[in-house]
Amino acid sequence: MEHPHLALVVDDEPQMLDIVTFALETQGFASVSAKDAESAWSLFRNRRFDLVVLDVMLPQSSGLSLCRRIREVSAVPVLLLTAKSGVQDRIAGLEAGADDYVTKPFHPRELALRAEAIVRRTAVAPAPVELVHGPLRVGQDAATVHGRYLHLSALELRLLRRLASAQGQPVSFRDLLLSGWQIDEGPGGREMLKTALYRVRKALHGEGMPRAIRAVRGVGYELPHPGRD
Amino acid sequence: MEHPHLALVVDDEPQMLDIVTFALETQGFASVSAKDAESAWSLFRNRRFDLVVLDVMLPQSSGLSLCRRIREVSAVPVLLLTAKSGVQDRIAGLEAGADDYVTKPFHPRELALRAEAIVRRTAVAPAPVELVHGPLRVGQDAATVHGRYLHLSALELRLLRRLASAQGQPVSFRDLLLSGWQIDEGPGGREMLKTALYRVRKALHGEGMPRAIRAVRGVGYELPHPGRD
DNA sequence: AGTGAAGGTCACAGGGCTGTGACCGAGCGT
DNA sequence: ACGCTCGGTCACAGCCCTGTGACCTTCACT
Repeated sequence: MEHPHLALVVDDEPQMLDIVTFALETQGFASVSAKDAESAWSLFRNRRFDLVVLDVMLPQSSGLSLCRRIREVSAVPVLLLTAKSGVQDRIAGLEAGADDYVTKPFHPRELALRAEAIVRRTAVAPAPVELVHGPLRVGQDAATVHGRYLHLSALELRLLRRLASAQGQPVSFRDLLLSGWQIDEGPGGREMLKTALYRVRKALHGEGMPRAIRAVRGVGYELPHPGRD
Repeated sequence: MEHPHLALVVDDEPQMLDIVTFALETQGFASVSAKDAESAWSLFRNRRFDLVVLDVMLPQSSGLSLCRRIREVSAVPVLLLTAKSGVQDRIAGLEAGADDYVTKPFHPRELALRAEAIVRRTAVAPAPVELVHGPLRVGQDAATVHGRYLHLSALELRLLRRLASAQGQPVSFRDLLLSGWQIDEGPGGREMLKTALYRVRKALHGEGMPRAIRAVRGVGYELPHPGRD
């Protein structure tokens, strides 16, 4: 017997939480609630969810910001709840990686059916993609230069992967911190980042790619395409 | 410009190595040679190959045994070289996870074209499968019980995955050592395995699955289906 | 019941990873 | 040229992972 899908529902209004969780449960979901982004994030990191239902308007930290954080580490479906007038929110939401949205007020049945449809489509996690950058290839579990494995820790690999995915464009400190540590910028963050990237550079240097990573002062770092100075 | 595919060619006959590597290079492959299983394994672990061409008859350690070791950690295409009379070898080779075979003597062009075809089909690594075992779900990067993440190291996760993939059947010490450490049985192996599985059991116990892993005396361990005693 | 082998438990030690703080060099603005 | 900020380098310390060895418990055989 299959276990029910588990949804994380994030909204600061208790009545809305009740409506959403009830609608989902009539469709066979189990659900856990959070009333702000921080507690939602904490729950998300400790349990495995099949769906996240997320109000855009959250206190202190935007629902979209939470959506981005989630997207950095997971392909879990995200369903946004937006206000009727929030056209820009809806566009921003899809750009932040949400899969769908429902506009308030909504019929609970519609939400439940949309949730069910999204989860049904999420049958298999997408195949991990290998990023190619000149002689550098960065997969999900390892990276190589000219076919030779780099000796990198998991943290270092995440950072290198983020740089490679930018296709030669600069990546901000903030994005790198998000990718490497799943945190927003704060004190000490850049110091950790400096050292971690130093270690990645050493590994690249050891396999014949010195000076691959370049600092962009005040912005972040980049992995320029080969042949560019 | 795309880099050439890199092949690992394993054969104990120098003349055969020359024939194979020359044939592959005419098809645009780069190649590295090994004359026995151990040196091949060492090369394989340190570089990333797009293809392995593997003679079945190797000194000291069978080519099939090497094929199995490779398959434990990689989906890289494997092309076997077999003797004309080796029907059972060929069947055993496919069962060991090889993708294709070429029978000696062979036309170098045929080998090259088969190699090219295999590599062309290997476009994307298969999506990682999540194994479900009652309330336990074991993915490639994490495992959960009732949706709650288990705190496991990479080694522990590999072992749990191996047990879960056996669908309630016992898994031998040898298979567990292969999955966890990529080694054959030797002195001290079972001691490490005992301790590592002890740590996995502790984690399962902490999330509500005590006694999940059961020893099968003299054979190995199993993860029986729930409801069986 | 006794014995020996196999499995379970546990703590210790070593190595690797990671965050931190200090120091030095480079770059930019004045 | 100078000063300040930002980036690079490095070593240290703490934590986690892992292999090992010792000891205890359990099980199977006689």
